[in-house]
Amino acid sequence: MQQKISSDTTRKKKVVDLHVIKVACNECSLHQLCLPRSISGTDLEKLDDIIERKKPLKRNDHLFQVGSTFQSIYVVRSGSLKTYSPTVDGQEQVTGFHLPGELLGLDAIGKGHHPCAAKALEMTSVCEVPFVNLEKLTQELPTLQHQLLRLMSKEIFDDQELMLLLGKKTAEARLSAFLLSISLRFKQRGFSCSEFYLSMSRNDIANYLGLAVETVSRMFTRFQEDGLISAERKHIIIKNRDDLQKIAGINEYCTDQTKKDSQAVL
Amino acid sequence: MQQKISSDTTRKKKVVDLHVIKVACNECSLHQLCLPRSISGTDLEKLDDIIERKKPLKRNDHLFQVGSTFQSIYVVRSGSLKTYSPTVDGQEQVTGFHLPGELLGLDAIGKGHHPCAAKALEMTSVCEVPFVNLEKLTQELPTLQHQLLRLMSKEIFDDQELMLLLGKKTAEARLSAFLLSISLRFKQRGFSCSEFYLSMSRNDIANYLGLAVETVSRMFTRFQEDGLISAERKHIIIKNRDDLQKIAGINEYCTDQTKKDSQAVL
DNA sequence: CGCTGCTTTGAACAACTTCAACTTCTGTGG
DNA sequence: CCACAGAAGTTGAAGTTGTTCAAAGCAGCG
Repeated sequence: MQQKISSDTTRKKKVVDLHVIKVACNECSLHQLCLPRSISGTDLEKLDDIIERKKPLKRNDHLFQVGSTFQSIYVVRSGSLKTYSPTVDGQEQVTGFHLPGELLGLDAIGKGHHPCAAKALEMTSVCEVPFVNLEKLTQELPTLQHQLLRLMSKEIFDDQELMLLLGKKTAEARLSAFLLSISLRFKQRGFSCSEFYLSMSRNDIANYLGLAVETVSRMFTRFQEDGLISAERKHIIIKNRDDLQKIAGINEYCTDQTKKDSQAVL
Repeated sequence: MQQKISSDTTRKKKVVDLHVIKVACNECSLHQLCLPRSISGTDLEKLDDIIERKKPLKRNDHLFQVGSTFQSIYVVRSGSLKTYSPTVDGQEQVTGFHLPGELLGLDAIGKGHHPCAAKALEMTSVCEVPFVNLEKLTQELPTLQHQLLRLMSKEIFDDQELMLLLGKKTAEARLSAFLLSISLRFKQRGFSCSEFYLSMSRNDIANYLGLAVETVSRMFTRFQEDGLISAERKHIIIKNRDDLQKIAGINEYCTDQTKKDSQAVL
C-alpha cells in the first residue's frame, strides 16, 4: 500500500506528483471499484470533469475535520485514511479505515456536515467529488446513480457486518475478522491477500475493534504462537487462512466445547 | 405505537384495513420523515403511484427473509419490525428496529438480495416501493433523489453511532443510549418521548446491544432503583432524562472517578 | 546517544456472562 | 372462567474474558 508514492516524493517531486494527480478515471486501476464502474466514453469524461485531484496528504494530515461543512465526497486513490469521531470525554473513536477505491463522507450527506474526521495514515492521495455536481450528473447518467446507490448500500451493509462483530464476538474473533477483511480488500485492489503492511497502529486497531490495546497485542502474539499469522510490527503474513476464518466465524461465548462444535460445522 | 390498529381489527375488519391501506402519501402523517419530504403536487402523485400498500403483517410475520431477492425497499407505516441476520452457529443477531417512517432494505441494493430478514414485532403495515420504479422516478425528480440519498446517508450515520455504542460502552451506557434513541424516535413521530411501549422483547434488546438478557434485565432494575425510569414490562417512563444522557454519554471504562469527571464535563 | 512514542508482557481486578432456580405473564383448551 | 403449559423476565452465585495498571522492551529520530 505504501510503496509507490513514498519512494518518489523524495526526488523530482513536482513531476511525480503531477503524474499521480493526473491519472484520468479511465486509466485508473480502481475503475471497477469506484464510481466510474460501468461508465465509459463521453459519460466517463463528464464524471472525470467534475472530479478534482487533490494534492497528496502527508501522514496525519486531515482530509476533513469533525463538524466541517459537507461539500464533497472523497475517493481514496492511494494510501489510506482513518475516520474517527470524538467522544464526550475527549477520546476518539475510530469508525473506519479506508483503502484505495473506497469512499469517504457518505455519512455527511444527510446532516450537511461531517460527523467524523478523516486523517491520513500514510502518504495518501484522494479524488474530491463535489456533491452538488455529482448529484446533478447522476440525473443525467442513470448508471452513475445506480453505482452511487450501490456503493452507499455497500457501506450500510459493511457497517452492519461490523456491528455484528462488535456486538457478539470475542477478542480473537474480532481481530481475526479484521485481518481477513483487510486481506480481502487488498486482494480486490490487486495486492497480495496473504502478505501486507498495516498502515494503522495497534492503538487504532484496538480502538476500532472496541478492545484495549493490550488485548490486541496479546491476540497478535497468540495468533503467531498458533501459527495463524506472522506479524512483525506492521508487516503481516497470513499463514493459515482457514483457521482464521473459523475463529472469525465463531461468534459469542466460545468456550472450548463450542469452539470444537463450530469447527465441525464449518 | 400499538394503539390504533390492534383495537379495531377485531370488528369490521375489512373496512378498517382498507382505510389504513388507502392513506395517500400526502395525507400520511409520516410525510416529513419519509421519501415524500419536500415533494408535492403532481410529483407526489407520481411517487404515490409506484408505492404499493401491503396488507398488514401480524406479529412474527416476515416482511422478507434472508437471501430473498431484492426488489423493493419498504417504509414502515405503523407498527414496528426488527431486522436480523443468521450467524454461523444458527443463532440470530438483531441488526435493527424499525419504527414508522423508517426504511428497510437499503442494505440489499448493492448485493441484489437481502442480507437480513425482517419480522414484524406487532401488527404492522408497510409501504412497498419497487426499486426499479423508484430509481426511474428519481431520474425525473431531483428532490426525490436528494431525499433518498439523505435517508441512506442517515442510515450510514446511525449505524456508525451504534458501532460506537457497541464498541466502547458499558452495559448501562448501551441500554441508556438505546432508551434515549427510541424515545427520540417516538418524539419525531409525534408520540410522547417520556412514556412509551417497547414492542421488542428483552431478548431482542439484549441481542441488539450485544449483551446477555440477564444483564439487560439487571440494568432495567438498576435504572428503576436509581429513579431514572419506570419500567413495567414493556411500558417505559423516562423519569430522569438528564442522568440517562450522562450515563449514555460516558464511554469506555467508567470507574467511579471518571464517572464524576464526565458528569462535570457534561 | 538518549529521547519519545509504540508495542509487548505480567498480575490484579472488574464487568459481563453463564448456569440455575424462580417468578410473572400470556394464551390456549377444557 | 379457570387451569395449565410455555414463554418471557428476574435474581443470585460462580466463572471467564477482557480491562486496568505498571513496567519493561524496541524502533525511529533529532
